[in-house]
Parts: sequence; structure tokens; C-alpha cells
Amino acid sequence: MKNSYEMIYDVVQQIPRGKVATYGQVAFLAGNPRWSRVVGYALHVNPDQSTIPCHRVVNRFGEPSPAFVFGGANRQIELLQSEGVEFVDGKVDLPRYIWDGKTK
DNA sequence: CTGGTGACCGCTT
DNA sequence: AAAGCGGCCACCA
Repeated sequence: MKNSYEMIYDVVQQIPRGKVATYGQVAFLAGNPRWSRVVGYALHVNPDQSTIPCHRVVNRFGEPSPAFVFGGANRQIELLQSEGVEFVDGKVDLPRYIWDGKTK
């Protein structure tokens, strides 16, 4: 039996390059639609950024949240743009870059 | 066990 | 529109 965090990390790691997922989406795929907060907490304690692309996880509006925790608001945006994700008005074009949850 | 906190979500003021 | 509050779940003191 894996810990809650492991399941969350597992889902986040499956997000393909050039796509983004929402907290609710990750929570749902992890098997618990109500883990939205836990997902955020799990990423907050993110043990390894190299393995867990937290920059690909955004809130319901496609915004990088109060991204101060990333060490710089622009940080996440630059990373995503490098992967081909287009930002509009400080947020990603969700209908275009949202991860289906099926593609690996 | 209790209380406090958090990178969320949604409704109500 | 912005802020507040509650609910959800997990972790820490």
C-alpha cells in the first residue's frame, strides 16, 4: 500500500511534456477527488523537483497559484513555456494544454 | 487525541 | 469584484 503522497507523485510524473494538470485533476486521477489540498501539500513538500514536475500542476483557472513558493513567480511560467505551453494573461490556455489524464 | 496549518474548491458576504 | 468562511484530507507539535 503506497502512501498518499506516492500516488500523487505518481500521477504528477505522468503528466506529458507540453501539458498541464490541475490539482483537482491530479487528485481525481490519484483516486481521491477531494485531495486537492493534499495534492498541494504533497507538492509543497516535494522531495525531488527533478522527478516531480510541480510546474506542470496549476489551479482550476490555469494559474500558477501564488507561486512564491517556487522561488519566483516567473519560474514556473518560463519552465512551461520551454515545454511548449503558451501563457495568456499570466495563465495557460487550459482547454488547449490541459492534460487528458489518459495520455502518458 | 486536539489544534493549527496548507501550492485547493465553491458558496456566501 | 475581492475577501471570508467552511469543507475536504494529510501532516506536525
